[in-house]
Amino acid sequence: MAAPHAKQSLRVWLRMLRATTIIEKRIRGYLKTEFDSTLPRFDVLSALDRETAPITMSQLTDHLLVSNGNLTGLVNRLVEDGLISREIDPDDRRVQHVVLSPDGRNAFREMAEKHEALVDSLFSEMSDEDMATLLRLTTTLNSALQNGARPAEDA
Amino acid sequence: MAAPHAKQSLRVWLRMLRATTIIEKRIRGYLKTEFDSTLPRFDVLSALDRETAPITMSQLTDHLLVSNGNLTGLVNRLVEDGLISREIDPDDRRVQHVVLSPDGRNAFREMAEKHEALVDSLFSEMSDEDMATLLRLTTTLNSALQNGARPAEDA
DNA sequence: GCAATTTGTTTTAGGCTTAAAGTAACTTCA
DNA sequence: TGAAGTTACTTTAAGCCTAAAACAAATTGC
Repeated sequence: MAAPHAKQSLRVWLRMLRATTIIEKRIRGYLKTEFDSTLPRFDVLSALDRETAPITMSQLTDHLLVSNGNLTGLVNRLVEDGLISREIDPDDRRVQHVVLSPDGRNAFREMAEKHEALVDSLFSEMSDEDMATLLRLTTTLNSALQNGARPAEDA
Repeated sequence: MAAPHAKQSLRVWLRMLRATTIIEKRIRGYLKTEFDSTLPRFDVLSALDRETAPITMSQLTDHLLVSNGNLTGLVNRLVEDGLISREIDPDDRRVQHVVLSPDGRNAFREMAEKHEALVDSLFSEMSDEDMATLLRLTTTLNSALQNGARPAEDA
């Protein structure tokens, strides 16, 4: 008899979780030893690198899937280190515009290059075909998760 | 031209990371609202539920992939709540044996049932075939990650 | 026996994380 | 205008997380 769907889901989830946990730990360790930085900081810089113009704190929290309070602390530390700069919107003084500094952009580019190489090495034993399949399945899964009922969704 | 392997790895990794992040958030939210508990606590209970005999703190950290210092705090809180109990090994007084209490086992069983149903619902849009493929690929990935050079590995 | 080392666990310092409460600024609308 | 409501962000309290230092108990080598 085939496994019931629920048991199969649980097995898949635990395997996925373990793989991502291990990969995350490797990346965190690498960022720590090579750049004395952290993954959340890298994520913020990465989100800002993708933008051409300054974006607001709220836009950043939406993108990063973290709470706004959390982002405040992260941005504070990155501003202290001179990697990003913050500016109050003259038209709406509640709003902060955040942008990568030149130093921040350089730091990110350097980290991103090593990050990409590390990630690639972690997936090196997977065949091209397996990677294509994995991309397709994770894309499907993400769509399903995005379309499904979200925590705070109006009717 | 096909994507270079490194770019493909990055894409797959980001999709995997986003999916697991979303799923984890749903699970955390669920544990919080339904059981006023957390995912790390659930993980500890889950690891202990699988054991027939008490296990040591060190064995638990190995299983859970968390630091020993982190586990100390988690176990303290679970002991306070009466979900697990701790006992010093009479033969080696450095060693703590940890075991699920009857209350802890009941609490876990109840949480695990809902947890399984939630996880299954999150994967509900994936076909059986896709799930089988995903299981195979994540299993392969985990083996590769386990066999590859780990952070603290002797030559 | 006993000093040196190793091992199992806890403590500490600092960063990440959230939800909830708080603050300030803007908008609505009478 | 100005009270009520909304929005953008920060602060707070509490838990999670790690690496490194500290501690205590066991083992090893003389």
